[in-house]
Amino acid sequence: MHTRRRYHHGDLRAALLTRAEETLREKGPAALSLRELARDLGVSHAAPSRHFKDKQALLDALALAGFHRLAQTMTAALKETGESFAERLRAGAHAYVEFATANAELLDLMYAIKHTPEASEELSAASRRWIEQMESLIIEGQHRGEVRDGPLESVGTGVFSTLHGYASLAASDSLPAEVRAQDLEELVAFILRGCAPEKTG
Amino acid sequence: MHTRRRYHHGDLRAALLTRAEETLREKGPAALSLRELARDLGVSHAAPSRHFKDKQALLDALALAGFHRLAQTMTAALKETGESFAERLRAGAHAYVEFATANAELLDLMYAIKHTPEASEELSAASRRWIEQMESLIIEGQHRGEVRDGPLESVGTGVFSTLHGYASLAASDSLPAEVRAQDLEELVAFILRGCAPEKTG
DNA sequence: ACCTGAACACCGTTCAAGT
DNA sequence: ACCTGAACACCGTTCAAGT
Repeated sequence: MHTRRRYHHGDLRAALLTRAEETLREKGPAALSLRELARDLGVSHAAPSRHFKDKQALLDALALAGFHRLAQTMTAALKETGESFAERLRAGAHAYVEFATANAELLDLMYAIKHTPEASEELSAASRRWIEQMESLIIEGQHRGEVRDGPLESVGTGVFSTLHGYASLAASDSLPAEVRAQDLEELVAFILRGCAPEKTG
Repeated sequence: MHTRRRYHHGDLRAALLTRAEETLREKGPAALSLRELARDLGVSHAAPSRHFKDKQALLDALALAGFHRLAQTMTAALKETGESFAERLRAGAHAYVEFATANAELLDLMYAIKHTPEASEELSAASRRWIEQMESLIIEGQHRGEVRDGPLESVGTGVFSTLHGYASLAASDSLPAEVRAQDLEELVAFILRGCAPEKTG
């Protein structure tokens, strides 16, 4: 008998998630079927139910993994940049838009409405994580005097609404061509003005 | 023989769309099935295929109708407000967020990635319509000296990214409670600063 | 523990045939 | 023109049974 390796498959749960994300990206969400996944992995059609009680449970897990990857990407991007608010905002914006366009179908899933109540809670907690990354950016910016003072919501809402709006419009290919053509500089400038400290003169 | 009324149903196409939107709103997109729709309307399960070649074709039509309604709502809202850019922006923002939260599942569908190529073209044209409504707001604002000059994209991108981001985060229930609690005034203020004319001093 | 195989109720899509 | 009824190939989910 072999030392490791479970019954038929090494780690079916992980394999299901990986394969699901591939077909999501390649053939879209409508083409995602548990039975086909099972076929692709060489297990019986009933095997997935050991690991995900539901098709929805698999979708929820996929979305959750997406949020975790997004948070990692953001952390990595922010680590490699300067200290000014403008630089850090630019890095964050770039990372988020990059992620959104490279994982358009997944982003759709991450912000879908149809999640299980329990998963919903986990998911909104996960979505809060990148919002919090943005929030700490803003707090830093306030300490540096580069962002107007006041309660976090007063400027934070604008910042992540703008980022998320641009990212999701870009992901769903809904931006006018002229806009898509330019880089993110205009958007960053817009946000910076929205964040600008009240003039102290 | 009765004067009007087609074979079994008055206007199956319209009835299918209406009923589809109801079940979309009440039971979510996963619960939407052509066969159940047909059952609900008392026709055979094959009848819908006369009017929509595909399930996707029905979804596309639903999304398109959504864009038309959104455009109407926006026009109506803008007609009933003042002339200053701030007022008009506020009215537009309110109308869009209202629509988004009242039609969350439909909004999801409108910005979904999975549309038929042909429908995709119609849909992105439809989505351009409300973007253009926002653009004309901005041009007006520029004429009034209330919005910074320059090419449309330089400030337009920021404006509708922010609106769409807030609306879709609100629709997917992804906004922190403190944010959701306040009204739109903070967001409008953020956008207004982003639009502010360069100071001429 | 992990998976199989059969069973059930449901799909979407197509196509001859009816009125 | 518009719809029906049967047929086909596919689903998701459940559950006894196997190793």
